Amino acid sequence: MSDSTEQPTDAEATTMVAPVGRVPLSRERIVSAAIALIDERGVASLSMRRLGKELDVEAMSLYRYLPGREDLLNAVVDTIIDEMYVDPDVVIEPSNGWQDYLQRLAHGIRRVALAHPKAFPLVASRPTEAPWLRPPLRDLRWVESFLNGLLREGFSEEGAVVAYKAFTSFLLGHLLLEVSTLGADLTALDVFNDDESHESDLAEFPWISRLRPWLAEDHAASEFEDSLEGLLGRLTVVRGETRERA
Amino acid sequence: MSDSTEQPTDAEATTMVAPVGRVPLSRERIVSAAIALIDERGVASLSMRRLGKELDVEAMSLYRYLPGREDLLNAVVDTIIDEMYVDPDVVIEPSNGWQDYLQRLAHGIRRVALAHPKAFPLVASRPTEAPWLRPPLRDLRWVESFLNGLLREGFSEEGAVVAYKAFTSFLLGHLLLEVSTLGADLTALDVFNDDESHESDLAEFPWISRLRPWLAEDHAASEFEDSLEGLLGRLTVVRGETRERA
DNA sequence: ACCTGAACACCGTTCAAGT
DNA sequence: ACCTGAACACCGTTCAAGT
Repeated sequence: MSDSTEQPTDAEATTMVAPVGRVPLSRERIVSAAIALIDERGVASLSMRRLGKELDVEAMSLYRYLPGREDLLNAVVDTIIDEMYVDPDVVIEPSNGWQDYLQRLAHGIRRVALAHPKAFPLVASRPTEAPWLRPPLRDLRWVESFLNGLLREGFSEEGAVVAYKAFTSFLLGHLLLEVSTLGADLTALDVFNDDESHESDLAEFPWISRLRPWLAEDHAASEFEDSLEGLLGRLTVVRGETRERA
Repeated sequence: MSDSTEQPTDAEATTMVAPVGRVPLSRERIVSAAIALIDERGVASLSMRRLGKELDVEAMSLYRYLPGREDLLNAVVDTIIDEMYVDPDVVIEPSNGWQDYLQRLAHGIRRVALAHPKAFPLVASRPTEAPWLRPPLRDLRWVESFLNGLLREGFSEEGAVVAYKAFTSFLLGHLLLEVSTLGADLTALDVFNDDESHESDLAEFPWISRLRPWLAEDHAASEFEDSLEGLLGRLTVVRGETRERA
C-alpha cells in the first residue's frame, strides 16, 4: 500500500539524492505549514518539534531558515496580515471618500480575522515593531497608507493620528471578541458541560439566565457594522474640527 | 543576621515541625505569588517550577492545591478581577444614573488593567466560563449586576444586551492597547534598538516619520474618555429606542 | 549545502515514598 | 497531612558530525 504507485527507476534512485515527492525546505514553506498547524490545532500546538514532524524533518533543520520560535511567530503574523494586500476589495488609497476607504479596510481585516480565528490573537498580542504601532493595523506599509489616505481626504495631521488610534482600538476589541467565540470550540467547552451544575449556578443570576438567548445570539456582523458606523460618525466630527481651523 | 531575632526555645524547636518563618502553603498564597511573579516578570516567566522556587517549595507541592497550570491562570484572572469588588469608586447599582454607573465601572476596570499591565492580556485571552461571557467583564456577578443596573435605568432587555456587548468591545480594545504600551518595556525594545536601521527603514514612510511624535505621544487617558463618551452617546440612542416602544 | 544525533537546560504532571 | 525524588514525556536551542 505504501510504494506501489511510486516505482522509482534505478536511474532516479542513484542520480537524485532526495525522493521525488520531497520538496526542499524553505522559509516560506515553514511559515505556511505553521499557519496551517495553528489554523487546525491552535497556537499552543505549534512547537518546533511538532512543526518539523509536519514537514518530515527534524526540528533542528528549521533553524537554518529562522532564528527561533519567536521569529517564526512574527513571520506568521506578517504573512497573515499580508493577505490583505491581495484582497481586491481593500484599496490602498481612498477612491470614493475616506468613509468608503475605512469601510473596506475594516472589512478586509475582519475577513482575515475570520479566516484565521485561532491565529488572530497572535496578531493582537505579538509586540509590534515599535510601541506606537498598534495591532491589528501594525504593518508600517498599512499605517503609512492609512495616514496618507486620511490626510488627502481633508483630515489634519493630528486628526489622522486620532483616527488611527480610534480605528485600531475599535478593530481590536471587536475582532478579538468575535474571533474568541469562533475558536472557543475546544477550550471553553468542558467547564459548563455537565448541564446540572450549569443551570444551578445560573439560578443566582436571574437576569443572565433570562437574557442568555440574546447574549448567546450571534449578531457579530451587524454589531460590527453598527459600531463601525458609530466610529465613522465620531471621526466625521474629528474631520470637521480640522475644517474649522483651516 | 538570619536568626538573631527569632530565638526559638527548645520547646518550640521540638513541638513545632516547621520553622517559625515558614507560612504553610495555601491556594491563596500560591495565587498571589503567581500574580506577583507575572507583574514583575511577565506571564511567560510563570512556570510551576519557578513558582515553587518563589515559595520555597518543590513544584509538585503546588498540585495539592491546584489541579494544574491552566487552573492557576484562571485563578489569577479571577483574583485580579475581584479587586474591583473592593474598589470604593465602583458601585454595584446605579445611584446617579446609568451613565455615572458605566463611567465608574469603566474606570474601575481601567485601574485594574493599569495596576497589572502584564497580567491584563490574560484577562482578555483566557477562555471564559461560557462563550457568551465576554472579557474583560467576564465574571457572572458583574454581568448580572450590569444587566440589572441598565434594566432599572430604563433599558429594554435587548438594549441591555446590546449595551453589554458594546461596552465590553470598547473596554477590551482600548485597555489592551493601552496596556501593551506599558508592558512593552522588555519585548519590543530590541527590534528597533539599532537606531541606524530604524531611521533608514522609516525613510520609505514619510507620513509615519513626520507624525511619529504624535503617534508615540501618550494620550491614552483622554482617548479613553473621548471614546467612552462616544459609546455612552450611542447607548443613549439605544435607550431612546427602548422608550419609544414603551 | 543541507540535514541530523546527541546533548543541555528547561517544561508540566504523576505517583510512590518519605517525614 | 504535607511535602519530595524520581520518572515520563515533552519543550527550545546549540553544535559537532554526517551525507
